Amino acid sequence: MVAITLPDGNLRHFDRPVSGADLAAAIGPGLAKAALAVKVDGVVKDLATVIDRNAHVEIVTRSHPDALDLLRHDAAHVMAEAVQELYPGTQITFGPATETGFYYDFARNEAFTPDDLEKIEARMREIVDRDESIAREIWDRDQAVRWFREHGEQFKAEWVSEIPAEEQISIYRQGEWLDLCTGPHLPSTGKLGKAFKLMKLAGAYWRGDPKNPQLQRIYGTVWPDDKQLAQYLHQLEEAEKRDHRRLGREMGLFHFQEEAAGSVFWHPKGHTLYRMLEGYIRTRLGRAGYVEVKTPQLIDRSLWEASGHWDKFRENMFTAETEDRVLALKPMNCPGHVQIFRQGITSYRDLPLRMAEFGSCHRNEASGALHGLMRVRQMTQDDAHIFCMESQIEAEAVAFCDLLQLVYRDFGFDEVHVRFSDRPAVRAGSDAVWDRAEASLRTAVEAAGLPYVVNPGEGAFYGPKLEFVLRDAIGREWQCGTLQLDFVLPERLDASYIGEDGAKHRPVMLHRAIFGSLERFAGILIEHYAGKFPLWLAPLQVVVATITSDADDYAAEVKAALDAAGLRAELDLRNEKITYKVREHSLAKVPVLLVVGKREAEGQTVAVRRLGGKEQEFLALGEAVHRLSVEAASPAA
RNA sequence: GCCGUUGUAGCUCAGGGGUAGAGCAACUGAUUCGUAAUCAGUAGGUCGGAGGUUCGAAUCCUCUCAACGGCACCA
Repeated sequence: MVAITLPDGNLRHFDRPVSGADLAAAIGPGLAKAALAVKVDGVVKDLATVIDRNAHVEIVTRSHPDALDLLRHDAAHVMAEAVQELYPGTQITFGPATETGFYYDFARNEAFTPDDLEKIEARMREIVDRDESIAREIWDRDQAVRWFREHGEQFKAEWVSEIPAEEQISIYRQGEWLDLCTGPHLPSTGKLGKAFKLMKLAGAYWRGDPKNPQLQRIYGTVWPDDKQLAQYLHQLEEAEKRDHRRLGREMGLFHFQEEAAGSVFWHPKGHTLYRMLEGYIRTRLGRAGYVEVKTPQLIDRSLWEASGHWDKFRENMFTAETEDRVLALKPMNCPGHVQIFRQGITSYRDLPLRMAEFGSCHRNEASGALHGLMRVRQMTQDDAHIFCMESQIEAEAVAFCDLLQLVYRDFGFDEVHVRFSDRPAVRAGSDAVWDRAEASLRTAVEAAGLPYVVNPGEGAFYGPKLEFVLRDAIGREWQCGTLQLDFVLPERLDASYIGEDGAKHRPVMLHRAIFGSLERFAGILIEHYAGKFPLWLAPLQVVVATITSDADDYAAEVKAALDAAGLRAELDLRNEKITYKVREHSLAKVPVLLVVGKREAEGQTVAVRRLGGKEQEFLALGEAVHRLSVEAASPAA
């Protein structure tokens, strides 16, 4: 007897083990047709899976939340089958579902072209029409290795032979094609449907290691129906419209050019945004007890040798030579800050010492890594190092997490992903010190109320770190803030303080940043706001636009009043229709338009039009200026 | 750095061996018109850069630079 509990609470009894398909058929013919898989006690399995004990079972159909992963994974298999039919000799390697679709990595000597994608897609549709049945088989390990070798699948053969001995070798066969896979899968290729699209070609290393052969990856997306596919493609278009590189150009914020790859030319408007951000965070840091310093751009190689950067970070550093010395452009501010700390004698009473710098750092990033403002070679960090005693770590870390959340909230980032990166295999410092460091950091992140995921072994060689990750408009994640504990640099650069006991002690350093880099954060904000900045950040806040030249004199008065209130305003006296002016300034994403004509001039009023708004508000000039200047205040003010 | 793709006017793009084209933007003139495009005209490019093939190269070949999409790396 098998008792199966359905999601609606109904209980079904069977006198012998029953497959998912049988169960669906027993419930109803419609469901039997729609069934893609079964979820047994919370685990999704093939429809053919035999349930031989009492269980809670759901039938997974296209509309089920778990259907998407099945479709994605199956689409990868169908694509691989199509590719091998069309391009014999191509080896299959690995092809998982992703957050928005799927990919499959192939090994083939000739490069796939964008035209090939169309052919592959067409063949995939044929395979769906063939409705090949998909079945799971358990193979003997040696048999599997032999089979893949004989069929020229070197990568698969390697993979199989490395599967742990206690695991079964599970093979999925669809039609005449087969692949090593843990599943689960759809019952047949016809169930995949045709709401898929191959998106792009890319290179990828076998097992993610640059030392391994490079494979060709084909990305695709798949959805339960055409409508959702169209919706997804539309979303991508919308995301593209708010790409910071595009908005940066359209709004005249910044540009890049070949001669300075990876470095930003900030235009007046973009630099206004930059200055607002810098001013904001400076205020926040000052209030949190930080002092601000400035340290040299070029420092002799001997200091970088002492700090360990010459050894660990050399390939990312730009160097310069003069006379017989080698200097390096600083990639980080920390060694400079230790030099300031070392001036004179520091008492435990001076700790914690929070030393901030808007340091312009240069890092020679790989050319392929450069990406608009998000990844540059010259960046300015909102950097600071907190020198403290070990006993102060936790309080400082908690205070930092609070400050960081306060800042992120000011920009509307309510969801922050936190990664906790713990001790790496290669590290400095004793295990006891690491135990303490990790424990204090964990306590801090928990005390700050931040959910986090552990990122095992990804900490810096000198200490564990927290990474604070924001997500951009196109779904890419960017690390912004960071908090790192460092027991090594104070030692290497011989920083010390005099303790209560009158003896010398090593301080601990906390490396921390909230924006990360001003460049990246600006880029994220441009995408986050889609260029429609809140008033305090908008490079140009108000345009005063006249209806006819009769209002020119009054418009100048309005502009003067805005200037006096410290608002960033421009005057538009051009001989153009007001509709033209409204359109132009709307496209330029100016937050506030003050329209003045004869009526306003006579009544000393303004017609306030908000970006994107349909309504106008008629206010007395003084009232309008007052309201706008209140609204334009920085959240840190 | 690796793989693939792309570089033509400020922007979006067409042209594909016989020495460059459109739309928008810009500029000039006219229009004084109350909330997302007034009309007319003018100007603008050594076709990313360097070599080569050719009587002739934006177009074909080689190298190189940059950008884009990934991979790897990272704020």
